[in-house]
Amino acid sequence: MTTMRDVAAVAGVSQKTVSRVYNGDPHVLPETRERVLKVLEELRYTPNALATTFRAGRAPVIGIAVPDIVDPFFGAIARAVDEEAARHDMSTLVTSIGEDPEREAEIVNSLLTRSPSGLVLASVRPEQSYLGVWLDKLPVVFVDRAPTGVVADSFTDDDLGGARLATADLIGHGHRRIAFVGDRLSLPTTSRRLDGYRQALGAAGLAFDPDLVALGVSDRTSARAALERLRLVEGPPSALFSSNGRVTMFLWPAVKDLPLALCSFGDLPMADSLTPSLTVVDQDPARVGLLAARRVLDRLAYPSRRYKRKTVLEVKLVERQSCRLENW
Amino acid sequence: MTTMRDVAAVAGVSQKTVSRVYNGDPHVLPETRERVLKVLEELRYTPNALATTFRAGRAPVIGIAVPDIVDPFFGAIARAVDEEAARHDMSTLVTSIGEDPEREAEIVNSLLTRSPSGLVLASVRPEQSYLGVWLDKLPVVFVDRAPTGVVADSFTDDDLGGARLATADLIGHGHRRIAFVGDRLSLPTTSRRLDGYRQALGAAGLAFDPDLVALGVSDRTSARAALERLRLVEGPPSALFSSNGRVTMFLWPAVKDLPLALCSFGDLPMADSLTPSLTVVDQDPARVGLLAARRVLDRLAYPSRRYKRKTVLEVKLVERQSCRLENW
DNA sequence: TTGTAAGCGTTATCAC
DNA sequence: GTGATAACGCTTACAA
Repeated sequence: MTTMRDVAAVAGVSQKTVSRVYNGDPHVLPETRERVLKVLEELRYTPNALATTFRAGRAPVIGIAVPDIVDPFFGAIARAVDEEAARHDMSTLVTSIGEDPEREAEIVNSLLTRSPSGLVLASVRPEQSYLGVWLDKLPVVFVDRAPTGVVADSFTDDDLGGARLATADLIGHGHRRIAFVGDRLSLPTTSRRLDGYRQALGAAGLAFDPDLVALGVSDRTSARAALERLRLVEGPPSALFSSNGRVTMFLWPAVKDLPLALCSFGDLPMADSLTPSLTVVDQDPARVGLLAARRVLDRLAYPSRRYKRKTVLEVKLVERQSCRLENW
Repeated sequence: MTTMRDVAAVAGVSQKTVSRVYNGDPHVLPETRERVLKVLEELRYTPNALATTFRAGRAPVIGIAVPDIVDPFFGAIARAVDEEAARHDMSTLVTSIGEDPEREAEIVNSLLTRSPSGLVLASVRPEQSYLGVWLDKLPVVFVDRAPTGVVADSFTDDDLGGARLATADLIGHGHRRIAFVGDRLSLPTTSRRLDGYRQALGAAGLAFDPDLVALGVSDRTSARAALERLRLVEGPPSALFSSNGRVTMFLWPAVKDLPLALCSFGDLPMADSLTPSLTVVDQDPARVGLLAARRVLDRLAYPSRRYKRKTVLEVKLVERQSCRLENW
């Protein structure tokens, strides 16, 4: 690789002058610039990004840590961050945390070790105090799930409102016994969606029945078990509210042939082409990712500016067939 | 941040000794080591990864470039690479190329600029000579699609065999007019799958009819258009062979209600829970990613060893309902 | 306008 | 066994 030194030697100027020319510093005589540019060209100079990064103290990179990059929801967030980052000559360091809260700190810390310029995080932990001092060193933006125990920017969906919408819709279709199916209440999304569900029940004058709350769904097996338990409840549910797309995916194979209405918080890749087609609360992960990336970039560009910490994005109900199975 | 200098000053040794201790160099007196270790601890020394990286000349990072990280197929590859990389204290720089061949060179080059230690690439171009000199500088491993115009490692699926399997299966279910639906023949996967399809037809004594080849499917609209054209062909198809999962996703909404058998090369997230359930040629993207990552790491660890360039992974047919609609 | 010198934090060389 | 010293390639003072 040719360095600035090499160019300087050939052009008969100092290394610094090459640096000036390359970086567009105006304090260079046109003729000098001309000469240096020519040599730059001839020698196919490419800056050593590692050196620049070292000097700058941070990499032109945005770190992304999400539970699972294979989940299209998080994939869409990652992709949007990547696209916005690319527009600013940045790359993205992506990593999947998995669902084990214990491992998150280690994984994210190892990401932070690489000195990214910013971090976009969808945490699987109930709180994120492990981030500690990092929060002062680089912009950290939470997506999908707001932080607990630390202060940082977040872009989340309206879990409360969305859950109310979905539940109210099922109620509107005549359901009176509606189950809530979810994964872990330690996730803010799940707990807030449960709150929204309860609010909608209350608003309709329906009692909240703890027996109709099924948690711990993390795969098809647990989904099936949850369903079986629910069906044995006295006054079994005629409808399900699934708290996220992942849960819905696990639930679907078992639910689709049952006379159970279903509404999912979170879209699925082929939701509209399932049989029956799936009614969902539609989120916009690409938008979340875009906004998060922009916030990171804004904070880098204007470190002293003040920003709104919590941004909650509207969600909308996309009504399809699965909420209408009123033939229990 | 405390540096080796700081530690050296406190411990009363030279910086180099601190380096030796930290890196486990045996040529240090036990007592010196003891003292340094203590200070290392007290000052909570953490190495500046940027400096190490700069010194090393390459980042402890594996670059991943795929058409679209949101596609679960490529997401699974990326995740597997990430997991294997993490086991070796490496991170992954992930980027989505998109479907435009023109942009690939720029995007991948910008990734390479960051000096990753290796690159895992699923190219959207018909040839990859733009990689040029990079191929001598870091291990580049192609996934899903073998390289053209350059020599590099690749881990691909058995496109030919899989397409034969799928086509033969449809033939076995009595279909005689089988259409091939795909995206771009410039992709080696698509062209080889077309070859396999033709081979299976030939083996069964069926004529190849160019009218039954529908290409250019890149979204739902083009999928619908392709379908409509196919249905107008003289002697219309009673079955479709879809050349990849993405094409199948676009095709599905229009196909599912038609009396058309369908077999897809490539699994979909809920293939078994669609109605009808989808017969697929099952690939194993996680395995592809794992093998690719390992190859990168192997080449880094043993630069002079020789490796098998092309690895073709077996695929298997997962027969479900969609291939059995014999009621045209 | 241009150049010199120093420094980022680490590792490699080579004396001692 | 240990420690000066240099080097990686770039940018930031500061001089000239």
